[in-house]
Amino acid sequence: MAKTHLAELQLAIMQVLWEKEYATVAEVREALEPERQLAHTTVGTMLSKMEASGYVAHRSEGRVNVYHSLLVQEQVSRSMVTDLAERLFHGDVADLMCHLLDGCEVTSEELARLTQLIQDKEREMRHDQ
Amino acid sequence: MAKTHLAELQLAIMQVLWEKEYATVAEVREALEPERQLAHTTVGTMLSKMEASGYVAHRSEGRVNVYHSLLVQEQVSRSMVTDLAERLFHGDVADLMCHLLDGCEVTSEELARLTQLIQDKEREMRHDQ
DNA sequence: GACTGACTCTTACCTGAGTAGTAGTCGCTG
DNA sequence: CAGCGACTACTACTCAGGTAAGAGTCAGTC
Repeated sequence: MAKTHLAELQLAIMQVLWEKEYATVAEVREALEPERQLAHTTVGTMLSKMEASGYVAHRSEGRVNVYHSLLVQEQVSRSMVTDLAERLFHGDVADLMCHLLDGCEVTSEELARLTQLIQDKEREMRHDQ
Repeated sequence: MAKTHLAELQLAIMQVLWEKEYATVAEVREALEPERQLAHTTVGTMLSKMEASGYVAHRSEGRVNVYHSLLVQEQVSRSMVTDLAERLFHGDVADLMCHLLDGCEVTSEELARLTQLIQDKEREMRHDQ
């Protein structure tokens, strides 16, 4: 139930770490390159701050620091999504979905996939009961 | 397509304004009271800042300022939700929904409602095509 | 062995959000 | 009309996110 409200850049960095599992400052910077041009030190500083917050940790490997995430991607996503649902729709998930369906361009493939999902969920609930 | 990334308190204030349509500082403060105990001036200051950002406007009514929102609730929700979907799931709406379905406790009523929604959406798409 | 390049560490600065104190204004009441 | 209460305007301060320069360190090279 951590208050994992990752900010913009922090989330971007986190995603790199999730993908690569382990990464140096240079690697993170490189991975972020297409989106944002940051100084090497900027990434380093941010990583330090994130370490201070307990989001990541590092081990020294020779002269370089190799960072890795301490947060589980799954949990972060979930907490951010439900947090938003909470704030925007008083936690009404269905309301949130309305918005999504209504606002974004959803392909019919996605709709099919969703239907499938919901059916699974319904079945699962029946079995739990 | 405004970068309406409202922060915590700002969103809370905004919601008061959406609900009441027009409100004074005192009224906003009062509405927020259960959740957060803020000094009168705090709310006033925040409202000023939000006015500077173009989120709200006010008219003077005698000695008091009556504020109202300049943003459409619908748009703000949409932009915040899609923004999150973008950052978390590369804009994959279905992925987001997976998370919602998986992570939160969804009642079977909500599921039914969702199924309905999706069917509507599918029908709508067929007609558009 | 001095130079260069790749790194880290430290420090600093800006901005926006959030929070509130103080001063000043004005209408009302005793 | 002095004082009180309700308001606004102004100012200030803290904290986190974001961004980066500068100093120091060390391995490898000419």
